[in-house]
Parts: sequence; structure tokens; C-alpha cells
Amino acid sequence: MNLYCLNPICPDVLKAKLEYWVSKEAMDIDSIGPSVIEKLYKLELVKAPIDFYKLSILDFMRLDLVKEKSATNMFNAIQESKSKPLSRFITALSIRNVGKETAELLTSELPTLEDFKNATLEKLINIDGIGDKIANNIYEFFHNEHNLQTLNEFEELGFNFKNSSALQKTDELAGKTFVLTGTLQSMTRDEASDKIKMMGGKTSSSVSKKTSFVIAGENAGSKLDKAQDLGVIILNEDEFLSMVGLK
DNA sequence: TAACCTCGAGATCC
DNA sequence: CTCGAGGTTA
Repeated sequence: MNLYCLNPICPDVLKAKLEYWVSKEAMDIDSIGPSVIEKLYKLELVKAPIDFYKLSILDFMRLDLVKEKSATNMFNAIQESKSKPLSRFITALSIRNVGKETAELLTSELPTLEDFKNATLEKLINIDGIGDKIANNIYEFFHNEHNLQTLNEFEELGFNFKNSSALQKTDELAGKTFVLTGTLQSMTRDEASDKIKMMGGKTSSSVSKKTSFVIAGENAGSKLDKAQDLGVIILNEDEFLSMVGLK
């Protein structure tokens, strides 16, 4: 069972949400990390994600962490994040049990923020992969007065949710599920994952008997052991690159 | 047979 | 968490 801090203004929870907002799987604002957030929070410049978007370059310089150049980078990174895909924004909201994968699933059915606000419980529950828990979490989030007010503020601050241009997909890997483990030399795991999806395959984060292939990079961990236990086909980097036509 | 329950497997969350 | 299989109930 999971335990959560029940204090609604618990500083550690608030800071964790801010860190999650900028994290790679959410808004991916690389130039801002835990130490900047710690200072912004301490100076009461940022208490919630919306506050990031009200900061000036001078505010960053006030932190005594960086000079003008880095401060400008941080400011720009925040402004640019306003055009990230809606799925990233939904992920970043920290709705319980709604992470990257669920957010992507949701935005494929609900392409605009309005769709989220208007979605009925029934509509949410009828989305494949969404059950009553997540449906309720989403519904409640988008029917909470404070949340709606904040969402309006985001929109007023210029969020426009550019969706990534849909490149042409193929179906060579249709029906195949891949699990990546370890470090690849020629690309990151995200890049490999994108390539697999572009070719119609799926990626998963855990190995099971439904896994078609495990791609093992350097220092592969327990997923490799599990693949061996289950007799799942294991590919090294070269074999994977050949399979996807990159070598 | 529909409604309800529990449980395991698979996948994801943070 | 979600889902579906399989058992139980009425």
C-alpha cells in the first residue's frame, strides 16, 4: 500500500511536484533542477508550477546561483515549455496514477484541454486502459475549482500545446513488444523507443512472457536475467540496429 | 445467465 | 493501476 503525506502544504510534497514538473518525462525543462527549485521555493518565488511562468530573468539572478547567461537560458527554457505537447502537460500536473504513458493514452482520445474539462466519467472509463480509479482522479481534477482557475491562468500565460508533427509510421514491427535495458552506444533509450514506435512496435518497461525482444545494452540489469528465465529473445545493440535497418 | 467477487498477470507510477 | 479468468451466488 502506498502512503502519502496528508498535509496539503507539505513543503516536500510541493517541491517534489515542482521537480516532477521540470523532469524529463514531464515538461523536460533541463536547465532547472533541484537546487534552483530549492532556492526559488525558499525565496517564495515559486510555490506551484504556474509560478515558474511568472519569473523574470532578474528573478533567476537573484538566486545567486547563476549569472545572466544561465539565467536567460532558464527563462527561455520555461517560455519554450509552453508549446510542449498536451500529453506532457497532463503528465506534469501530478494527477495521481497519471504518468507519461497514461497521459499519452488520454491525449490520444482527448486531444485538447477542453476535451479534458468536458469529459464525463463515463467517457473516461470507456477509454481502454483507464479504470474507475484513474477516471475518478481525472474527473475530480478537472472539476476542482482551484484547478480550473489555475488551468485558465496557464492558458492566459500563452500555453498552446503544439503537438509533435506526426511522422510517417510503418508497420514492420507491428505486434512486437520490446523492452530496453542497459545503455546503448549509438543512441539513447528514448531514441530507440521512438524508432520502435515509428516502425509500429511497442515498448514496455517490464519483461514478461508477452515480451517479444529484450534489447540489452551495456550494464544490463535485472531485466536481462528475467528475459533469460522466461526464454525471451535477447538482442544486443548490433542485432537491434540491423533489425530496425540502421546498420 | 447476469451480477458480483477475488485473484494473478502485466504494465505503470513516481 | 487495469483487466480478464474463473468461481460463486441468486
